[in-house]
Amino acid sequence: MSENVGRWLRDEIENAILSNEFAPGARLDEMVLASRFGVSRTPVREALMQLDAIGLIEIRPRRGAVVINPGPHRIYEMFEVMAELEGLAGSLAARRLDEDSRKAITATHSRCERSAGAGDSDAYYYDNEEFHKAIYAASRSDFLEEQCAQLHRRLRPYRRLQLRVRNRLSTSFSEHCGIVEAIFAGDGKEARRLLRSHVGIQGERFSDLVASMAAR
Amino acid sequence: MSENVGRWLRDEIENAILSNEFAPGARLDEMVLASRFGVSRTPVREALMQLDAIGLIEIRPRRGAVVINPGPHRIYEMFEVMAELEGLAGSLAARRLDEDSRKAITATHSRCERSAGAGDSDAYYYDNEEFHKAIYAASRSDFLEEQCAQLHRRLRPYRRLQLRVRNRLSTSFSEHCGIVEAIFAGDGKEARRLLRSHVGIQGERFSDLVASMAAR
DNA sequence: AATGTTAATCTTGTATACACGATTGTTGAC
DNA sequence: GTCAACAATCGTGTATACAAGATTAACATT
Repeated sequence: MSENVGRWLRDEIENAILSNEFAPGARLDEMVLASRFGVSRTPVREALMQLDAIGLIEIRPRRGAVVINPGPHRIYEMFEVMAELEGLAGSLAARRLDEDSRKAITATHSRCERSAGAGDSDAYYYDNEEFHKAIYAASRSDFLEEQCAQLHRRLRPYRRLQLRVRNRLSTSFSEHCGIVEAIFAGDGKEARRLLRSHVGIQGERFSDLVASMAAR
Repeated sequence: MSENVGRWLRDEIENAILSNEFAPGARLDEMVLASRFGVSRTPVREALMQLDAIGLIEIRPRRGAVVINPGPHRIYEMFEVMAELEGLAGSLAARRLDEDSRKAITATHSRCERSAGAGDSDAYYYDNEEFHKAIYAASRSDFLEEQCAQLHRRLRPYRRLQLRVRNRLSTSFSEHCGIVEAIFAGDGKEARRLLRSHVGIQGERFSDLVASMAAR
C-alpha cells in the first residue's frame, strides 16, 4: 500500500478500470467504493479527481463519475498519437543508444522471442510492454518516457485485444526485429518509420480492433 | 466561476502558476490558499490533486505541495514532444483541410501578421496561440487537439520568454507563412517538417531560452 | 393511459473536527 | 560554541457532519 490512501486508491481504481472490472460507462459511486476499500469518501474523491485529470473517468458536476467510453474512432486517434511519440522515442534511442539501454532492449527482445515462439499471448503481452518501455527509456528523454508510459498504460486494454488476433504474435515479433536492428544501427529515421507503423492501427488492423471490441 | 469550487480553484491556481505568480519551487500551503479564496481546505486539496496529476505541481506525502521547477533540459524535452505533436497535427490538417478550418487558419494568420507588423509582442503572443490552436482543430483529431492544447498551455510561460528574443516576431511570422502554404497545398510532409522546426528549440534558440530564464 | 408537478430520497459538494507525521525551536551536554 | 535530543507546534491526511442539487417515485390532471 502506498504512503497515503488517496494514491493507493487511485492506482487501485485505475487498475480496476484498465482490467475492465469497471467497464466503460460504469458509474463509480463514492460510497460504494469507500466501503469496498474500507475508507471514507474523502480519499475516494481525491482518487477520482486525479483519474478525471488523467482522462480515465469523467466527473459530471453533481452527477457522479463514470468510466469514459472512448469508442473506436477515439481509440484510433489515441493510437495515432502513441505511434508518433513512439516513433520519436525510437529515433532518439537510435541516436543516443548507450550500453545499458542496448542491454535492456536486447534482454526484453529475447523474452518477446521466447513467448512469441511459445505462442503464449499473455506472456507476450507482458514482455511486449517491457520491450516498448525499454525503448522509451533508451530515448533518454524523461518527459517523453513519462508521456509514452502514460499513454501506453491507457491503451493497454485495446492492445491486449489486438494480440488475440490471428497471427498477430509472430507479425508483431518480426516487426520488433526490424526495430531493434534499426536502433542498433543508429538509423533514427528507419526506427521512427518502423515504430510508427508497428504501433499505429492502419488499414485492416482498425477493423480487427472494432471487431474484437464488439466481441465483448 | 465554474460549477463547483474545486474546478474553479484548479483553473485559478493553474493560471497563477502559469502566469508566474506562484513561481517554480514555491510552496502551496492549503490553509493559505483556502483563506485567500475564501473556501475550506477540502476543495483546495482537490484542486491540488488534479494539478499534481497534470504534472504542474508535486505533492510530497505529508510534506505539502510545491510548484514544479522544470529546468532547461526538461523544458527542452517538452518542446521536443510538442514539436512532434504539432508536426502530426499539421500533417493531418494538410490532408483533411475543409472550408471551416481553412477560414479559421486564415483569420488567425492575418491577426498574427498585423500584430507582428506592429511589433506588438503581447498581442502576437495571444494571436500566435490562436493560430496554433486553429491548426490543432484542423487536424480533426479530438484527442490530438486535447493533447496539444494541454502541452501548449504548460509551455506558455517559456513561449512568452522566447518571443522577447530579438527578431523572433518576424522570424516566427515568416515561418507561419510557410506552414500555412504547405497546409493549404495539402503537403502534409512539408507542413510536418516546418512545424517541427518552428516549434522545437534547436541550436541557438536553446541558449536563448536558458538566457531568458536566467534573466528573471 | 400519458404527462406534468411535487415531494421524498439519494448522492455529491463543502466545511469542520480529529489524528498523526514532519518541522522547528529550545534546552542540555560535551 | 556546536551538536544532539526532546518537546512543542504546525500542516497534512482522513473521517464525519451538514448543505444543496439531482434523481426518482407518487400523485394529480388532462
